[in-house]
Amino acid sequence: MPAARPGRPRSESSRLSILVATGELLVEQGYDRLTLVDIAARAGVGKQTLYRWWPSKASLVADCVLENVVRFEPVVVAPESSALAAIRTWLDASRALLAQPDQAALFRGLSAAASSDESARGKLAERFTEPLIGGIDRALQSGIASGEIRVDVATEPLAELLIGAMMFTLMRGEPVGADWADGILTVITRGIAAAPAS
Amino acid sequence: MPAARPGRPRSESSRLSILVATGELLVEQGYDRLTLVDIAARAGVGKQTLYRWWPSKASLVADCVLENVVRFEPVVVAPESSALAAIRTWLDASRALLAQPDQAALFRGLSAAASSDESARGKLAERFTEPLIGGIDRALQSGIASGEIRVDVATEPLAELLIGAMMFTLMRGEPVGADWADGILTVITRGIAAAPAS
Amino acid sequence: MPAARPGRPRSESSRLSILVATGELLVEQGYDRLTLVDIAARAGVGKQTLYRWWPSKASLVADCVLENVVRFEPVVVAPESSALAAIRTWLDASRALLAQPDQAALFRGLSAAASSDESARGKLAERFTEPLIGGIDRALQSGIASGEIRVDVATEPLAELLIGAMMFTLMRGEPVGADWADGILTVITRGIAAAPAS
Amino acid sequence: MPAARPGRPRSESSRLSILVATGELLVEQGYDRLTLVDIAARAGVGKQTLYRWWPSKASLVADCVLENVVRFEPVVVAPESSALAAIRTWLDASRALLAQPDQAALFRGLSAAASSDESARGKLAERFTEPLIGGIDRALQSGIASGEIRVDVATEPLAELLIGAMMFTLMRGEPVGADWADGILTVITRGIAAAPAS
DNA sequence: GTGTAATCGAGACGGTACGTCCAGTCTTACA
DNA sequence: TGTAAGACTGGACGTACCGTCTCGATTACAC
Repeated sequence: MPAARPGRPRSESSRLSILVATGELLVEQGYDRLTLVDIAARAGVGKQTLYRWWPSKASLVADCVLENVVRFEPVVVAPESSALAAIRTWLDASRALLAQPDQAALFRGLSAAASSDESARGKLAERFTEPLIGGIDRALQSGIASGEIRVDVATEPLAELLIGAMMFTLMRGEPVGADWADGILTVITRGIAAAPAS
Repeated sequence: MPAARPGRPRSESSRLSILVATGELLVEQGYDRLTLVDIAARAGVGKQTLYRWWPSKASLVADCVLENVVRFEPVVVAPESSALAAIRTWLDASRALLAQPDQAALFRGLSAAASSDESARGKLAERFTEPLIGGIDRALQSGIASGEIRVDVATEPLAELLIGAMMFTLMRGEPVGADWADGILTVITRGIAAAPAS
Repeated sequence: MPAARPGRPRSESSRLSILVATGELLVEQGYDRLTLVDIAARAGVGKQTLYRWWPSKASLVADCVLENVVRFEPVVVAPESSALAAIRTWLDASRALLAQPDQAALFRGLSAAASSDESARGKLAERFTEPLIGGIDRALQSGIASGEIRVDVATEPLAELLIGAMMFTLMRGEPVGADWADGILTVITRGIAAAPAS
Repeated sequence: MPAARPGRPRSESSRLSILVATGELLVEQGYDRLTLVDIAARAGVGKQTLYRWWPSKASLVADCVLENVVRFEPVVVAPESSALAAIRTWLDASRALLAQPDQAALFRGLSAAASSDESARGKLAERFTEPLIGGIDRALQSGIASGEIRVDVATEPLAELLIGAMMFTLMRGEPVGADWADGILTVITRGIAAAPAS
């Protein structure tokens, strides 16, 4: 039992309206034009309430994007019948996410927060990167077990390639077509060498 | 002949000291703590001189990193005998670059500038991404011609995977071992599928 | 009888500790640096308890200084044998009061409270200025009756001069010697004109 | 010669509009409700320009009231034919000043600034109190020389009484009639004792 | 005893102002 | 004209208080 602290309890409605306002302004103006004053004003909240619960803009943005606004659950490799199909599913879902301007803007904001703040980097790793790597790893293991995946494939480099491709695409900002996942998946699946190494 | 304009000519020494000061401060303090006043002070230069030649902080940082301070030339796929060796050379050079804290900091600054400024994004594309993609393309073509590379490999997805992996590694901030390039290259070369598709 | 209301009665100990804490902090930090949060903290009291009983900082300070902490009672013209001696007694007592740094600080706080708040001004008038003027008036009347004081002396200007001299001295902040009362009293008693007007 | 410093010189128009805005807002809202943000906004000036030249609100108010807005010059004892007439002139001028709500408000602001700030206290002393005491002293000396004033009258107590009476009247806030100066002057001139001490 | 009602300490709330910092522009004198 | 210096407007930052508002816990009196 959390042994109810004395004093007025934290307002859940304020917390929510702050996260919503942050998400809206992040989409409208981007990370660097985002102001805590604006967030507080739109959320109908005192500035101090922001600083009481979040140490920095980056931390607030990370919480906003990771916890409450974007839904990343689908972006996880599900243990499906085929490991390659699981990866393709994730690539398609990522493309669909990035194709929505709002979601892309939020993700870009998260990326900017992570690159300028240690705690945001930690949250990004904990709630996005690591689960994703875990999912990739499970998919690989099941694929290896079923004979679909080469036995000597390492998780780490594959994850770096996949997540990196997604982030690079996001950062480029240019829209990608439906064949984006195809191209990635083809390289990943078959490699580029003409003859398989013995 | 450039028809010498009237008035005092632009001071080359000021231009250089500005770029040097920008690079130093970028390494010391990171992109967001970098201020133009500090740059001007360290360069022994008036603030106006900055604004006369660069429209914004992001643009100055982009110029500094791309033109004058970091040497990116080795980070280009050279037309060597083997296309795969060329890619491995680039991967190793990238790892060596990121392993130097100063160079990594500069690159991170460039990345931050690009994500918040259109013109910096343009410079990054023009002077880094596009040449790199061009180099990869040339390497692939020569590899295809020599029978080393599968004939149906597309440049774009491969470039996204390679550059993405490099940027993701940079963003993670964790040091990578000498086997980083090995893992990447293995996946890229042979793919992950157990049996090559016919 | 006030027909005791239901509910928990007001805590006398809280009231006292608030007044004591206010006085201490007023002496230590001065009126403008005085904060209600600090008072509440030092008094071991909730902030609401302050606002329940006092409408404002100024009002609290006025009550603190006038009612409970400083003792102004001696600073009243006593009906002694000589009116001039009574005034001298008051002047000496005032000087002694102002010579104590704590008491001077409290009085300065009261003055600041009065100049920024209507109710504090009222309390100052009711509990300090008016009784003092009344005492001066009684002293004058008895002096006139005994032939000691000129019959046509008005109370009001004399009070303004005496209280004003005291407040001005307080505001100057410079310590005054034992002859301060002498100088004042000499002017007040004999005037400055060389020959008395007929 | 002050050896013109490099850089853009201080803007005289900003300085003036700041002082004017301060005076207006002081009259309209009083010292405690006066905000530096409001001053800057009304003066059409950046907040930093205030902080660049004045260390605090109190200092700005003191400068505003003493230097540029209220005219205190007439409130000085002029070396006239009669010392008593000079004092009466000053008393009347003071009454007239306090009778103007704007001027009274400014003076109250100055008083509040002085009571909460060391530097404002210094300015008040240097530019108001000391000149005034000097004027009173000169008047007394000339009166003594002409036989109008008793030879043993001290300047200090008289100045304390006069300035104190004025400040006390200001602080009381109640309007004073034309006979205010009469009452003060009568006490000051003839004293209150029935028979002059030998 | 058991309500009932006002108190208490605690502390979060919406706000306002603070004093600092920086961006980007401007105005000097000098080169 | 270019330059170093530095003042300018404007506005975000993070902090400090104000005065209000919940909480759970605590007293008293009335029943």
